[in-house]
Amino acid sequence: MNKMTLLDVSLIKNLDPFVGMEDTALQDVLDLSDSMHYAKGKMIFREGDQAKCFYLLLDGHIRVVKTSPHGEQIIARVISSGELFGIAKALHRDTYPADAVAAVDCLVLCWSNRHWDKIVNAYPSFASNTNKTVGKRLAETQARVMELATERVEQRVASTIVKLAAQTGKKTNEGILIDFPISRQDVSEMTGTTLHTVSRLMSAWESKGWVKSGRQKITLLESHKLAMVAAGHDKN
Amino acid sequence: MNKMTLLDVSLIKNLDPFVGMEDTALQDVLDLSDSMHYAKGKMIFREGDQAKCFYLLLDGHIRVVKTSPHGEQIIARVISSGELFGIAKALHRDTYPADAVAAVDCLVLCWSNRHWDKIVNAYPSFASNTNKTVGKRLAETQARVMELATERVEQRVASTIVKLAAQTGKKTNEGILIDFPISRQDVSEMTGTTLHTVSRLMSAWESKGWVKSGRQKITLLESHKLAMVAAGHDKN
DNA sequence: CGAAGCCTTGATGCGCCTCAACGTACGTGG
DNA sequence: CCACGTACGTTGAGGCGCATCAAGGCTTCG
Repeated sequence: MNKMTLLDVSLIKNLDPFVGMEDTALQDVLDLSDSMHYAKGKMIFREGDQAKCFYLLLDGHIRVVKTSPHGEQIIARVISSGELFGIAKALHRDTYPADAVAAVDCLVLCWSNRHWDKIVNAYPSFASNTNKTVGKRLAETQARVMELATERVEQRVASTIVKLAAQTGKKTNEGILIDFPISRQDVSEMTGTTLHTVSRLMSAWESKGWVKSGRQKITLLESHKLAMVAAGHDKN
Repeated sequence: MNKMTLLDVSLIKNLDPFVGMEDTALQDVLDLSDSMHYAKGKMIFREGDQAKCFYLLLDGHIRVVKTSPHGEQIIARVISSGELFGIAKALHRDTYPADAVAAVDCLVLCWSNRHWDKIVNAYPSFASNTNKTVGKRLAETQARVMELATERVEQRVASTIVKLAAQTGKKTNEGILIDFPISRQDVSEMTGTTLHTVSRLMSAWESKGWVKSGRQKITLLESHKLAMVAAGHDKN
């Protein structure tokens, strides 16, 4: 995690958290930040740590992971570039609620929580954008409760893959590639199942030509078919 | 839902959402509110409705219910007296994310969303308390995802009942009574199982003398035993 | 080149859903 | 106030979805 310098407003100008802010305001905020690099696999913060900073992901992908009392891990969400994370301050927490791990090499900005109130008060649209983000995450989490409570594994896995493709997908000549290393185990930790079941499902879909997958790699060839499975229209 | 009048600051003075506010401020806020009564079973708002108001529950209990595309219902949370609900505005939503149903006769205050910005800007501690509430709900929802993904039905049901007892429990000479009508079906919709399984579990616990339950009524006699089950220490 | 991490596939079993039937408390209206 | 309808609760039988256990192949990296 090396500190970097030379930040330009254009880096963050068009990101969700900063819509509605003037360039001068953005420069002010940027001047308060540090720029850091985290290598693939590095932990950025740990569940229960004192929350000293909040972060913006400039480039890369981050897994937000919670561990149960019995040691099972689940992936709470995946952060993509342009998103805030570690914003414990926005929720009046003084510790982080989960681990954050760099899924690939990541470039992040971070701000000391000292500056939070200053920024929020000076730039109401930032506060407002943050609330919106939190609201979205609450809705997503609630939707996941719904899925876990009412849908079968097959649907949840399909739905998760389709959502990941929408969030992080990169067009290739074959189809939509999920653009960071993701194992069967990762998918199982996102869906509340086992890596074995995920593997079987992926194999089945691969043999139907709906996906193409390999070691920590998933490409969607027929995402509408998967979307149908996700919706519960099993038979096909 | 009859409109009422004659509101006193003492009604809300000690409630979480209003800590840190002066009496004069409370009176100002109170003057903007309407007081309403909802009979047991009435729907206060429906998922997808335009969010015109936000609410404070003064007395009663409210079930927050989501319905899946296939018609299954789940109970997202139970609101107890003193809590805000329907605060779509805080999350920058313009519709409510779920149904709100009066579990018993309820007394609520409501404010037009017109007043939201005014109140939030005039009384920063209200804004701050609201963020804290949202943060707690996000954490709770996340914890539920965790439970659904990693625990077995028995644990989830035990855990839900213990939490309900902590949230709404009333001491009786027998034990802790969950203080609103709650059916087997309700519990199943909170835990992602069926009413049959809940019924079997309750019967088993009743025969061990851990709970005493009847029609829409649950009393905990040995909550520590249930807490053990919730924690996964099955054998006993 | 060995070791570790990821993936696959089979066999087996059980937790819990599903289907079914009946018992019991509530409240509503004749 | 009783009779009936409706909602809630209980309990059994059966089966399926998926976890678990087990074994082996393949890729990546030091």
